[in-house]
Amino acid sequence: MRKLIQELITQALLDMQREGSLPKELEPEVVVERTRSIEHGDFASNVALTLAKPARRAPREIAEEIIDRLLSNKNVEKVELAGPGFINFYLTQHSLQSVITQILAQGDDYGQGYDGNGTRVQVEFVSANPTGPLHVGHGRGAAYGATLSNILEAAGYHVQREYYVNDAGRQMDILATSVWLRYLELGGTQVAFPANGYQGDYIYDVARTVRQDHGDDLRRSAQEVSDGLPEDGIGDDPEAKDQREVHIDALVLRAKQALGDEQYGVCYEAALNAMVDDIREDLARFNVVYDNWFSERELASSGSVQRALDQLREQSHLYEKDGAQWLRATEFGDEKDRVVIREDGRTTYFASDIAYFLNKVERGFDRTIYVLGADHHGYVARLRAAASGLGKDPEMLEIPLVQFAHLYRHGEKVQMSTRSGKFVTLRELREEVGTDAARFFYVMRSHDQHLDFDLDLAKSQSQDNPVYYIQYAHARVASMFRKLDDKGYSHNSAIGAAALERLTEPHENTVMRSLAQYPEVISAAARKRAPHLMAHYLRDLAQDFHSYYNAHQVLVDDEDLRNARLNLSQAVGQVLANGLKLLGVSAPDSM
RNA sequence: GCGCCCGUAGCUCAACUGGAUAGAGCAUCGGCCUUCUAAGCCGACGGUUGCAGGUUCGAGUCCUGCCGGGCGUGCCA
Repeated sequence: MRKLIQELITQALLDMQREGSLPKELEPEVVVERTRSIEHGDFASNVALTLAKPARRAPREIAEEIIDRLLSNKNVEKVELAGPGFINFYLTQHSLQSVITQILAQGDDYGQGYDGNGTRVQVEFVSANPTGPLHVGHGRGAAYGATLSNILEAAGYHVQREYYVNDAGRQMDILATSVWLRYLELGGTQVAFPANGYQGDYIYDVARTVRQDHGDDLRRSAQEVSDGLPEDGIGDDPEAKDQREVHIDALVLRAKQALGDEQYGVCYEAALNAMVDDIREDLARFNVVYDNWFSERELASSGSVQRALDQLREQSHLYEKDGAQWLRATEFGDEKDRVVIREDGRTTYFASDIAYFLNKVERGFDRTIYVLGADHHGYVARLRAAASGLGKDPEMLEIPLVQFAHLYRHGEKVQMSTRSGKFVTLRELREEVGTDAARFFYVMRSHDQHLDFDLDLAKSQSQDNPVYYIQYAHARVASMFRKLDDKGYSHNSAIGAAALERLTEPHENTVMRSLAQYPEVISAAARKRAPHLMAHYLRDLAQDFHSYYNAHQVLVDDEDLRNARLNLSQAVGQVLANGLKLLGVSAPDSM
């Protein structure tokens, strides 16, 4: 509809240019928007206002000429000139009603668009280190990334959802070593557990599986484990902090020596597999499913990192200083140059990031979206710099930053800290408030806003809870259809379709207008990477329906009117279900 | 210090990337169940969009400077 109006205006403008009342060289961009209020019609355009200056004429005068030249269209009831020069379009009643037929015909596909035009986009999100359970911070990234992916897909993009598994590097070694130490403990070997090791109980679980599969094979004496190691650090001062790092690194090295590659690998693989399986299961229960789990190790072993660095070196974007290799990131807008190869010859994490980006490009994506936590915003400039250095358009790399979510319980902020291990896991949150509420609450706010997550509200089964409010609207529709039999009626969709002109109540018009907006919401939410628009829209649609439901009886005696209203209600149920699906929220038939 | 993000009703947030009279929910107050689910509906109250300038037909939105908050600023991952 919007495009149709755009087309009408464009035609009128071309006419004016032909007649010479508008300069020919102008190439006006015709913007048509939904109006904020029905007083201004259904759609409005501000072309006359934007043309006023270049054409050096009064906006209202231009608008009037446009209106005179508009071809009539069966969907447009009337066109009005308003305010400083807006052109307002009012749709016909028939045009409003036709959306119902369209929705019922398209069903689950209603709202799907072609904006994406098959653009290949990859959305990478969560990608938490597989060193422990996901916590509520990851939850927001998961909800945002998954919903965004769904919406992009609905808007016609070709989407791949990817989880980047950091299965290499120091943290993984510390994890593997932690598992081994717990394994020893379970076997009766007493060794002091390092302050910087992974403390969680889940480490014992992994250790137990290692014992099951390998018995005492990995057992070593306490002396062999800890003799000659530097002291662990105790306390808060910076010195103790350094001591802890030195201690844990030495311990990892000791574990590797004592166990040898194969047995160390047993701990490593057991830990990795357990963590990744756990994360995968956790996310699946959160209705978050990935198309691909990408391994950092494979990236390294395939020589991609070297290749990426070679490519940068060829372009003279690397240089040596203090024995390390640096990327000239400042040449591409970063605030400082970045190390890619350390003095000791090992590549940095950033080097892997560069290789990973290159790998994505080579896989043929037109766009790569990295969903990151706001605390990672330092990466943005540096990844862009790397992209530029590789000769790629930094624009193809998008990094929406998801702000923190704070949990509130009984009006009090829930304190969390990773250090003490006292963080709320995603699993706990899910079990407390349910997947539906959690998914909805996470994307209810714009991703660049801090989110206050009210646990009590999310749990409450009341009018205050927007999730239930929307689901209730869907259940009401289903309930009406169940009631048909009791009343001796049945739904005849054909009769309803033929009688749509009976839908003329203001409440009905409001609902139909909302329904017609759904495809536009998908389009806008995709374009702006803003899933919260969908959450807001669904709430508004539910509200319009609840309001209608209270004002008018659907199951009336009049057969034509009854079926027309049933068609309308069915359409509402369909759109609610479609929208909730994108959010990863269920659409129950009864509550 | 420097960099990025944010500041809108008492609270939590919208506002279609520059459009018309800045909108919702919560909270507060008042109404509606003998009728399709009251997990609902209807109404009232609530604003100098942090402050000061600037850009233009038009600014919550853009530019500058302040004020306040968050995060970052490792040869960590």
